Amino acid sequence: MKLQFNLKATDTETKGRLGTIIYNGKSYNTPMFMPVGTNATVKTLSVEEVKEVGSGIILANTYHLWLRPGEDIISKAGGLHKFMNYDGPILTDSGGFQVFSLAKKKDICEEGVYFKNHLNGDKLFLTPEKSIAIQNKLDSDIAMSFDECPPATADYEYLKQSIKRTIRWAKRGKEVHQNPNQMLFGIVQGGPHYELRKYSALETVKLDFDGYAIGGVANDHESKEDMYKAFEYSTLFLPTDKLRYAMGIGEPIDIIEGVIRGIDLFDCVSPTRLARHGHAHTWTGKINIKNSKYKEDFTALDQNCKCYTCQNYTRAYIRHLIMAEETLGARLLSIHNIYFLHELMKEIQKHLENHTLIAFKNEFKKAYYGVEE
RNA sequence: GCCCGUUUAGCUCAGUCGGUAGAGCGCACGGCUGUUAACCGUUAGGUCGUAGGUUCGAGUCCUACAACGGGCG
Repeated sequence: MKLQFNLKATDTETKGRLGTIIYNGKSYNTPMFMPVGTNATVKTLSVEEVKEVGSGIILANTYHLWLRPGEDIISKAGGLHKFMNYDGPILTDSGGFQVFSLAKKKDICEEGVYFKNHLNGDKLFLTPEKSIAIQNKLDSDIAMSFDECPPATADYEYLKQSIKRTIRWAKRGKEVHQNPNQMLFGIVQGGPHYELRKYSALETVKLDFDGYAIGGVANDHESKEDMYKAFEYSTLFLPTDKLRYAMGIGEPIDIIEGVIRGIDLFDCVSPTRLARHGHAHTWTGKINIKNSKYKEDFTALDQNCKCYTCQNYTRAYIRHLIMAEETLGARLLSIHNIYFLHELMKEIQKHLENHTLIAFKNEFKKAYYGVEE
């Protein structure tokens, strides 16, 4: 195993955890935010920029890379790290989320899932074994089990059957997993229901994975309350010495609430997608740089930000770039937004150490969302 | 000078048999949580070139004029 996790401390005020990930002689702190690079690229950024903004683990996607360019080509290149020139840790998602998100017409059976190739409409069949085999070839550092990601609208009975199948799929995936350098994580599902999360967590833990993810938490328009319940009811039954990862979480408040409930890893497309759509995180809230009020605003995105973008460019210039659909605008905002989330994680780590995370959460909510607790 | 064409939202244009107007883009604003997403959504915006005429009713038919484009002298 190339990647090692060490739990350093547990907060006395919350269930928050401080840890380190050791990889290739480098040390990264947790809780950590992981930017998403679906097609083996964190959209618009070079890997030099990814490292520059302070990223550790980055994500890539099994489904997308399976379709294009194909796992064999990446394997021939010497694996995903060499292919994309990234020597930091890489996590690959299993394709389970794509079955949920991009297949309008899907057919889930015990063996796997039939669905349509989003590029050309071809019929595809993905199974837990296939997903793991692809991830083995990609040679990522953390592979994810192939799960079913049920919609937030799924009822209790459906979820109950679904989590049982996901557990059977997890077992099948683990049985064929062969890459000794690669961790394999199981995924806990069960919606907002205590009994289902408990069952899913305990049964998944029995299979003894290298880490555990909490899935089904950023789908559709579930309530925040349900999301936080899902965090809580899952981590309650997970071993303390393994990484816990909340899949798809990237809204700042959700990250903080996740850390409070004992989660170590978060990933999200939001910093890069928001960037391409013209939005920037700031410590006083999210701004839409396309708003006409920034036309002549020659200040930085955030006065206190030390990122490359804020050190060198103004809101007015970035607005111009976004309005003119120049790619540099998306890149500068992506750099800033990812940097911002990494800074947020540093703040969270600092406050975990001082046992002041709840106070920080309240301050942050007031400053960022304008909400008084 | 003569002939033809065009004139409708900021721009480019639709507009049926005559029943008081639409689109795309742009502008403005909003949304985005394991990327089918440099995407999606929502407002605002019009004395239909001008003046007459026919008609119950004209963006639409008729006349004159104007501007613009083209052709022939």
